[in-house]
Amino acid sequence: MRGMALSAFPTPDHDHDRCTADALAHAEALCEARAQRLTPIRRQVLAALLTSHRPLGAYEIIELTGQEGARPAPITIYRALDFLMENGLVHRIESRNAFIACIHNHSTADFVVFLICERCGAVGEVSSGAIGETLSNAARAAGFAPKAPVVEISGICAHCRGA
Amino acid sequence: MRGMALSAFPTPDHDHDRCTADALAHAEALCEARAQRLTPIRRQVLAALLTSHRPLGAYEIIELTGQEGARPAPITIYRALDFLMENGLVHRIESRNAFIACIHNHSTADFVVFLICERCGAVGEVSSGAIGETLSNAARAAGFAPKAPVVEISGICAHCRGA
DNA sequence: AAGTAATTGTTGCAATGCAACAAATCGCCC
DNA sequence: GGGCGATTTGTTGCATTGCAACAATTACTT
Ligand SMILES: [Zn+2]
Ligand SMILES: [Zn+2]
Ligand SMILES: [Zn+2]
Ligand SMILES: [Zn+2]
Repeated sequence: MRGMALSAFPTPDHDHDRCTADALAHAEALCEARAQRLTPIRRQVLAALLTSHRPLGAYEIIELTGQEGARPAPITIYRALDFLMENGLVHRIESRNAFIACIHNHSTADFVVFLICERCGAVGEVSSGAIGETLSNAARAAGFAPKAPVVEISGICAHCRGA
Repeated sequence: MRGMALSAFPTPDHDHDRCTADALAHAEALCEARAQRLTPIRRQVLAALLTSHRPLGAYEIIELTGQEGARPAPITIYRALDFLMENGLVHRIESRNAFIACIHNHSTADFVVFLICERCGAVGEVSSGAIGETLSNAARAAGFAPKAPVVEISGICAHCRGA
């Protein structure tokens, strides 16, 4: 499968409940397998991010998680996000200073392109080993030993363009 | 020349005085040609960014520009940065929330890959139409109408690896 | 000189992000 | 079960980012 582009821009009519449930189940299984603790807070933060396919800022997450009275401090959210990112369950969208739940079961090292719709705010992931390799080669050609390329493309998604 | 990778990771031994002078001269000429005003503040901000090839945060720029007594307010810096970015004289490094002067005379629409050295902090630009096209194609394959791709690669530069 | 547009100054604030330390909780071994 | 180190969470506080809104100034045009 390596090198094949795998597109996943969430369509408005997809089964999002299932989408959410799958992602949570995957997180559960992955943490179990790695002997990592998916604590209530971490799960709440992941669940908050899973409510949409838009990247959320720290304060938005605080509002979503702190529904019943006591709202968590920012640092609490950041710590949970750190954990989730280390385990590849959440991505950071650098150009937005925001975070999004990963709904793909790709490895942490996998190269990912984020497609960010300027209209509806939805973010899709396109994973392509070929692009990653091209970028790595370009970096190496400049005498550069690359780590993780960050690729974020702004634009208009198919659904928004159709409407 | 389109499609050919043009590498420009600044080497430690390059003639940086000339590098700076050229960039300022280019900025001058470009603003002249476009009937844009390269005011003292804007020039100071550009000059501050040109003192190194590392991306600088807003506060660092404030410190560098406000040497003689009165230091400009953050908003002043951001406004100057907006102007400089609109004219392609400065780039924003999204993954760092920082800004860097562009030392290439590429067009605003040109696709650019930033190489960010984790050791010395220097940032180089690699411009490649081929990569840009590949990315655009991948985006379009996902039904996405792409605007400006942001590509930032962390790693270790040749000089730091040698040392 | 008057009027308009562009630029800069001033004040204020929301949001990002995390350091440092205290308290609570968990996992494990005896 | 009780003790203990490791992990996680709570609390406080602050540096930084980023910009809105309005006033004052400067520059360009007629
Ligand atoms: Zn979904
Ligand atoms: Zn959209
Ligand atoms: Zn230089
Ligand atoms: Zn370096």
